[in-house]
Amino acid sequence: MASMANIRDVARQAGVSIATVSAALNRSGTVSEKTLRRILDAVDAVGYAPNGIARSLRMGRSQLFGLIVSEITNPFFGTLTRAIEKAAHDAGYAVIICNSDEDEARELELLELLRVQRVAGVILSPSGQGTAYREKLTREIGAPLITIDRRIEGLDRDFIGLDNRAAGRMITEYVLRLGHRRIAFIGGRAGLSTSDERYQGFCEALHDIGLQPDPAICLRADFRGEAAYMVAQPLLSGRNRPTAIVAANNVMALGALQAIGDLGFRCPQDISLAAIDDFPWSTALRPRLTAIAQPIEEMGRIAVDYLLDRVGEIETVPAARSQIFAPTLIARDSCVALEQ
Amino acid sequence: MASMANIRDVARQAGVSIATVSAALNRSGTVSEKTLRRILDAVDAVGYAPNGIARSLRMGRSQLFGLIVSEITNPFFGTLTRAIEKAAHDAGYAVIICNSDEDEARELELLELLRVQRVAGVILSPSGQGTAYREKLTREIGAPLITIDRRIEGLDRDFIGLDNRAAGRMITEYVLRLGHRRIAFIGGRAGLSTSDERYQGFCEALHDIGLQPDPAICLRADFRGEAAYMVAQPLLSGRNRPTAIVAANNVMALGALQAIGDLGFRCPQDISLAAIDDFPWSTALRPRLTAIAQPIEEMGRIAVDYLLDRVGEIETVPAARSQIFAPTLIARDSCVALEQ
DNA sequence: GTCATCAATCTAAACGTTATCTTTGTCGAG
DNA sequence: CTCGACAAAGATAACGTTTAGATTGATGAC
Repeated sequence: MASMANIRDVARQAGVSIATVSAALNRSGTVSEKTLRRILDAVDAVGYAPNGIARSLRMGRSQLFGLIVSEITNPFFGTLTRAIEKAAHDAGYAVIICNSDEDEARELELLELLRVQRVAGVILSPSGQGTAYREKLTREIGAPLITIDRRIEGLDRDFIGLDNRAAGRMITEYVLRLGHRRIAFIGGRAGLSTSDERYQGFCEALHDIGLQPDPAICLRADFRGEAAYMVAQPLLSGRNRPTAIVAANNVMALGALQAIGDLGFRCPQDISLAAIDDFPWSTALRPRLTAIAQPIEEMGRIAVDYLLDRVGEIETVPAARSQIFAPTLIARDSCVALEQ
Repeated sequence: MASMANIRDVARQAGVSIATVSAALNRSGTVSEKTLRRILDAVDAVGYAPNGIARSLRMGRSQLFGLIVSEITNPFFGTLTRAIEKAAHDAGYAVIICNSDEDEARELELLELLRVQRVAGVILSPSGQGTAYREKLTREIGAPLITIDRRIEGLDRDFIGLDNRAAGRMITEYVLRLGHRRIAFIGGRAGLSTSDERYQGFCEALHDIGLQPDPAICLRADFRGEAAYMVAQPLLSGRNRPTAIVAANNVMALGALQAIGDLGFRCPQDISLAAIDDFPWSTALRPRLTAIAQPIEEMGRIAVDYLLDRVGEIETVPAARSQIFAPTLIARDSCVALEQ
């Protein structure tokens, strides 16, 4: 591959200095109409595209954002990635995608990779927890970092996410209103805000009407559908079976749904099912899934906005902002009133 | 944000020259045990991370790959992205993700963006077609480019994909074996290999037993689920309704499934449904979806392998390779034998 | 005629690496 | 004592930009 034309080639072709070429192409400085045209012609003639690497080096920062999610194939993160990629491109940034695979150590490695690449900013959906982890996140990565979806308690960074407690409460209150009293909860990984807070909301809704959550049917499946499938089977086979299940995310709801079907039960006739986190084709399911929705695209856009704000300012360090979205209940067919 | 420590700071701290630091950290040149240790200590002390931008500029290429897909939220591309990201990271490359949104113009813009970023290579699932488009792809982008999933006829590049004709044939032959004779086809965007070849396979299977595809029930839905939903409704409501539907990808199958349900039909009792392209939670559906699967993870790994091969060699330009995978039929519940 | 003004352009110094030479110092052979 | 060999480390020139500051003419005011 012949090495690509550079600004010097353009300058030579147009018969001007490289400074003039730079000024012309960036519309900085004053360049006469005539030479501008000559330069533009020269660009075409030699097939020039500016070298972003050299520019980044000179300017001190790249035109790249880093995005770390725990699992791209989860529709939530897929949709989020799409929104972030779009907003970033609109602002002239490209996005490096990283999959942490729910692994704290891997996530920290990825952060180091992004640091080496000198990304202009990082959007992180964190997978770790604990003080040591938080310290490492606080350690200067050399670029603004904001968090999304999962909140790290005590981390002083911008955050965009769902009001998870309200979401847990909202879906549970809905199920309770339908008359259910024995409600199972399939939770995510302990220690993550999306898991703990959703469970907290679940408990609060029960408490409000004088009920206690039964630990025997409050389970964990690490946000993975397969785990939910495994965990749902004994839940359904055991005696004193719940009349409804609340799953703490979309893929766990799918796992539970599959377990329900595989064991020969029918949803919602035999058991109701609700999820926190809707997903694109939940209306294609039979029954159509009752779920809590969140404004994922908007979250992605705002994350990029927040980041752009921080990339712009060099010295001032404004306080961490956060935007917490209210959940929306979408009642469909997978939850029905309990026949008395 | 105070600007980050650079190699000069490390050199000063360790009391050596920057050349020695570079040699030490890259294990090139000869560095004594003692100074190596001093340098490593200095790295820790000043919190140094090498500047990948400067390195890229000096070395003439970045440690970045570009990946352009038509729609990240499609589970196929989600899984593919995940596999590519993993393989790339294992080889020391980060991945810039780009969503072309099935838009040829946007895709070409994204290629230009990647060119400016001087990525070391590009993996492209193309959305465009036609001679002009192919010419533009052939125009030097400054880095090796390989194609995946969708093949551009006459483009002399590495390609990894499914044997789409075999896939279309395989799923159709299966449906025919179940006794169906009036089979609808919901296709993707005309002109794309995944669409045209799958349809071709469909037609061939019909021809083989002396049947002609009926144009009235061979429809297009641009690979989008919503479009499939729209297109399936008249198909189901009209008279002389098909007894089976073959959808040319996963999300179109979901759209069709939803239409079937919304119009009060049951699958598979009233109508059978099969898809080319499996998806992660197809077994959670009731009925579980009969589909053609492809080895997506392996495709991603091989794409990265191909790219790494081309990145390595500077001068030699070996002929374009391609790897075409055989489809796998996964018979589940959504297709049943036609009662005579 | 002189001089300040201003537009248009150029010169050259960074940015942080890597890699090619050079330099320095030590040791052993002759 | 001299010299080559070799290990260890340093000086420095790129890589392709941007940008601050210098230079060059042309123009107009006095």
